[in-house]
Amino acid sequence: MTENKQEYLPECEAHEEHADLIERGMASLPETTELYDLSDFFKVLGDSTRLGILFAIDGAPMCVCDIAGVLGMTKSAVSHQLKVLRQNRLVKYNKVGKNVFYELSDDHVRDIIEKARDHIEE
Amino acid sequence: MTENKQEYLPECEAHEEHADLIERGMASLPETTELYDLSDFFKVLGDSTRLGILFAIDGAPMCVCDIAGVLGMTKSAVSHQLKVLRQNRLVKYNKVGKNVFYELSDDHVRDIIEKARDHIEE
DNA sequence: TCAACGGTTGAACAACTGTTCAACTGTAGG
DNA sequence: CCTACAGTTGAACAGTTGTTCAACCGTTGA
Repeated sequence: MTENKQEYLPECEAHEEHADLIERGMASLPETTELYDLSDFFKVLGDSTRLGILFAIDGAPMCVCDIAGVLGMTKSAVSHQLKVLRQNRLVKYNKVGKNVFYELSDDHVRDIIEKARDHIEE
Repeated sequence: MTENKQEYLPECEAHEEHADLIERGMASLPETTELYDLSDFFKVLGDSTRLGILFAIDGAPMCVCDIAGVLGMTKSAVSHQLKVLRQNRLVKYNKVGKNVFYELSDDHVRDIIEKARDHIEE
């Protein structure tokens, strides 16, 4: 009925005093590329399979086959997710004969996950 | 050519010494529900729009219209994402007249984002 | 040399996710 | 009361994502 197509409004009408609020908001916004990098990082952690892999190899390196065993998944599915973790440098690997052993690439990630875990448990 | 359908292998064949590795891996795995809660939490942060909202309202509460102005998006799109943030208790809000002011629900989240930000910047 | 196994990969498909559009609610002001 | 605006919502649509399947490569050991 009403013509109601929304636009990218610069600010609320009749709220000029919000102008400085908007300015502050834009100032605290990181660069666009950093925002994307950051969300991509969280996106990688936002999958239970990938998180499971990270927990599984935490402490001791594991080969793909064993990770699949721990998670109850196919090697293929695990390998696909390991690729994502590799590309985002959350894991590093070590080839030994026919096996490829994966491990966490640094403690940084462990910290973040642990902190989020605390947060979840309220 | 070869019949090659993959199965959920319990462990690598001819690698019985991996059995304790698998046991360790399964032991360090959190409960299934916790794993899902954790990945859901990261999933919420794994979107640049939602992250942008969190950065925008960091410091000072903002109304939906102003957040939309900061991010250059429609009120509708912002409102949809605010709903996700609300449902996951990352933001709280405060109604004042026609406006709804959103702010971070606690400092916890800010810490996690900041830590991830450090990690990204190597 | 060649069969068997660990691991990777690309295509295909289903499930999910984010934005848009259109409509609606509620509050404020004339 | 009625209009205008802030905000919310559901349906629809396009783009993305995760698993499966089938094939492939590389190493090992018989």
